[in-house]
Amino acid sequence: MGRTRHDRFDCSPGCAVEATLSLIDGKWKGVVLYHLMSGTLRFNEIRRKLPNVTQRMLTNQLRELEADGLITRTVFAQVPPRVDYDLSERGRTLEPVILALKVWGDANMPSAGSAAA
Amino acid sequence: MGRTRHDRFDCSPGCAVEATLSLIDGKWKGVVLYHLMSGTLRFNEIRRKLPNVTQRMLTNQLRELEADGLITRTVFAQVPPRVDYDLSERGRTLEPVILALKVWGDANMPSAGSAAA
DNA sequence: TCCAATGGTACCCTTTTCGACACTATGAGC
DNA sequence: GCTCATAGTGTCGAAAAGGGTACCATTGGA
Repeated sequence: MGRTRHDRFDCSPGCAVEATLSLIDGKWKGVVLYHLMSGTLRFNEIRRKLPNVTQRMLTNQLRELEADGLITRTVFAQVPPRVDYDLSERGRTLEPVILALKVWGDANMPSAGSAAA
Repeated sequence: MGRTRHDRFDCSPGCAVEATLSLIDGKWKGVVLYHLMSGTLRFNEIRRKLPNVTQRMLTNQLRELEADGLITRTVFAQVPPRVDYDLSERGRTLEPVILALKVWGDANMPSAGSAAA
């Protein structure tokens, strides 16, 4: 059944590439990680940066990123509810990866031009 | 319907990350690109480097990579059939990305340790 | 004629991914 | 009581992704 997230990748050279990809390849994950690189964001702040994401999808992807140890989710005891998301220490080590992806996309993909974050 | 490959990514900053990911996130693509970084490989050579890939899946992913302009497929007029695969010029620009993914996987994913290619 | 090597293709199935839509919970303020 | 803001959750369906299995085509050599 496909490339299950967290498959063991003890097969052959190069599998580390697939292992890393399995953590970041869900829709919206890459761009979420990119935005979190610049600091803490609340749920709705992330959501407003992604024009077409549904609440449901965003919640799910954030939960997976958290489960994989790439981001941290801080719940505040307040009303209205407040939840902050940050890159974890581990997530921060992904910055070269995310930046490499962005640099390549900016240079090579039509319509992927980026404006100021 | 999911993140269709080649979606226009003219929405917001950071979309370039997703755009790039959409090209390389099919199962086996990352590791195929990694192996092609070291030079031309024939279909069966690639296949033997990936212990659990089916012929069908490998063919499909190679065809997609070719369609996206990341690899070149050279057919030789001979029997038995011979088809060589290489990174395209465009594909070569992805090397920093693939290497970043591999470096991160090697350092951070259990069981993703790599041996000599 | 049969077998081998190579690189496929056809048909079908299962699972996963993603999104639409509706609904929920909390306290604060009016 | 009602509305608001925030961050969700539940249910379902469509499409995509991935894979299994069988079969195919070609020439060369035994």
